[in-house]
Amino acid sequence: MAPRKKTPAAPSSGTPVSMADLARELGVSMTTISRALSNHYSIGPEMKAKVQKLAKKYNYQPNRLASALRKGKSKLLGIIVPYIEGRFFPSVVHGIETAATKAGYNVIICQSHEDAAQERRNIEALLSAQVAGIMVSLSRTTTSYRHFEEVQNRGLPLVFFDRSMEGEDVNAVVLDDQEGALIATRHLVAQGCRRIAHLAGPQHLTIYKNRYRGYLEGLREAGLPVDEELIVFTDMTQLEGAGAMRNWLALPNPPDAVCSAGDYCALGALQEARRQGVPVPDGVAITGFSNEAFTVISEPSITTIDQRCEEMGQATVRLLLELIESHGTAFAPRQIVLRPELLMRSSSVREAKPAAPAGKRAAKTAAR
Amino acid sequence: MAPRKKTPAAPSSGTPVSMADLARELGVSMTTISRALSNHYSIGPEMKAKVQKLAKKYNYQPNRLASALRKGKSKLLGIIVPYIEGRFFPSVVHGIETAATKAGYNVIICQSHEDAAQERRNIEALLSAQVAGIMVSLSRTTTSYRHFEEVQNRGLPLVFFDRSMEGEDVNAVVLDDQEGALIATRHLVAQGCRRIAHLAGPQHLTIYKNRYRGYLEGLREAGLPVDEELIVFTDMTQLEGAGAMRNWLALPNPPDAVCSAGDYCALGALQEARRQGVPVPDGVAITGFSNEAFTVISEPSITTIDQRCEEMGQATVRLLLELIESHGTAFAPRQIVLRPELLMRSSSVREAKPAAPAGKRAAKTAAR
DNA sequence: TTGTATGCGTTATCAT
DNA sequence: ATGATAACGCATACAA
Repeated sequence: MAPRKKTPAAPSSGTPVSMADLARELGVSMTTISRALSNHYSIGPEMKAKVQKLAKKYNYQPNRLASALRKGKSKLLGIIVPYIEGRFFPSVVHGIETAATKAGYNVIICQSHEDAAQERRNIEALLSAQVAGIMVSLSRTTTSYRHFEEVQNRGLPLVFFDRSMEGEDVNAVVLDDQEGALIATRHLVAQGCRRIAHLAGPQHLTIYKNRYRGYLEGLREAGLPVDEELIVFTDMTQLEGAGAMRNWLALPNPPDAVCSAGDYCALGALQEARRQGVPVPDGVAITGFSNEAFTVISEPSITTIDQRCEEMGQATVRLLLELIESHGTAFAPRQIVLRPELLMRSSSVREAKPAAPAGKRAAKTAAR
Repeated sequence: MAPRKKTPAAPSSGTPVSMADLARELGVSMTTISRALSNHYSIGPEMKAKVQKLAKKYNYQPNRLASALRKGKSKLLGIIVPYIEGRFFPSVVHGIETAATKAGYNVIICQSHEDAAQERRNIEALLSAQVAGIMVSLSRTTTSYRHFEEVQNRGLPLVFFDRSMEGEDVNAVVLDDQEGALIATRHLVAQGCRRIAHLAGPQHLTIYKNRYRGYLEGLREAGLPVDEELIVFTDMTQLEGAGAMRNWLALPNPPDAVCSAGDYCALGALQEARRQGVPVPDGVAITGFSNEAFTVISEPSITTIDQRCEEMGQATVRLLLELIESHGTAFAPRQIVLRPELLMRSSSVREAKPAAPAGKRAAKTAAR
């Protein structure tokens, strides 16, 4: 008659297949199934084959929730970024996602929207989701770090990237921003520029502070004087870049180069220079910072500093996985510093360069 | 002597606090804790207060894995996108993430890297993670849809966005691409253009097919002839845009406008026109599609079609949550179509327009 | 209003 | 080489 109960769950049954189903079907215990699927040595090859075949037939998907609950460890990683727009964070996240997937992890992304309170809620959500580790790029408004201590106390691996807590007792992957501004400044010096201005960012953010330092170091290295007039602090907007350039061009002795701590600001400066009929780079050379997409599109294209977004993401995952896998055997926190890369483009490369100022570079050691 | 066992777990104990811990501490049952925390009506207000206070004190975070396992439903949503770079997908994901967070869900992001096999693995990973629903934008190379049927069979809510399966039996949120190209073409007509070229994309992709249709509809509407010479099929790269423009400008009767199905391609065309000394928009007017970031930065800025990225993300989540919450009571699949928006910028807006071709628009009904 | 007991799907321990 | 059983943390049917 009508078959009842014996009918195996059809692949289209609606309810996911569990190990118990497979065990019943094969007339073995769940233990055997579990071991066969995780390739345990104690299971015979023919049994393994049978189990795997059946699993494929029913399209068995392990319930990772149950697995994680039992093992106390999930295959999820948490990411908190200030926002996910523009070029930088999507690229880093891309790098993270790629590396994480390769290692068998999935990734939960949260945005803090530059809000410390939201960041705190993100942490709680990730703790609740039982992630195996957390990667954070700090929100601008974060001043208390208690929510991160809670993470540490739980023994949950935590790695900062790009925007990190100060100090040596955290794991972090950051760009050497100072080096970035330094090589940009050096490049401008090599182009023969002698009055190099700086568009600086908000100094309470480490990255901008470091870029400012790199600029100063570059001047010192070349034996150039620091002129307060040529340093403007901005919020790194295109508009402010244009405004600063306008003022500079009105000076009796305007700059012959601008080293900007950000691309948008550099773009504004560039556009203003052209509006005023000052040629770029021959009248004023310009460098940006971040390698935003538009820097190859603007005319002229803008020399800038690449922040190694993909590498940053990958390095962050590598460090996090090390922490996860070395469970318990805590090792000393590490800071990984990535070398920025100078992308020379039209906005700063001059055809005719003056003779290299011999001896200037040699003065570096003495100057420090 | 030394206190043993009675010592409450310090907030920095290392192991997360569970309901059992709270129950022990208060001398009540886990049931009471569970109910108090989920605000069950049967628990007295003073008890609730006590429990909540203790939970706060110990920084209790519910284990969502356990909860989801027990309830059979998690608070996770899965997203699969082809990639997470450029402007479009990050923006949509941003919209999704915002809406999902507001509704108390977290989001797992997977990239298919335009690879159907990877997309299939993504689906499996999300099934394994017991997500409550899945949002997909199809990879270019996806031709079989069996992995999605598996999702449907499990009764798991599934919503496509932007790149959807054909047909009416799927839930999807898409942009009206045809309308987008149509309003772009209309705009060019209104600027007095009469020989309007089209940079078309790969026609096996619905979005490009629809944009092509919109362009044709626009011509028909204005009573303009279709000239095969003025239609070029490309992969939408900047380079191809430049190449197409070069060929067009070499024609005895070159176009006076270009309606491109993508911004990069439009940019290439624009740059080539300027290289050849043809003024934009007065020599040739140009429109793009996608509102890429660089369209406001190029000179002149590029008229383009905004794809309502944020709205698309939000609409996708809304639809998905409806499906999730109407658990079981399946309703008919819905397609939500978003209206694109024309962003008029310098590359197409002419100072002096010829007299509007009276009657042309009225001919629309007759022409179809 | 509160408590007891059970199970979600998996894995680890201990036995055979 | 395989099986029985307990436990992970939570939610709920049922009892009191």
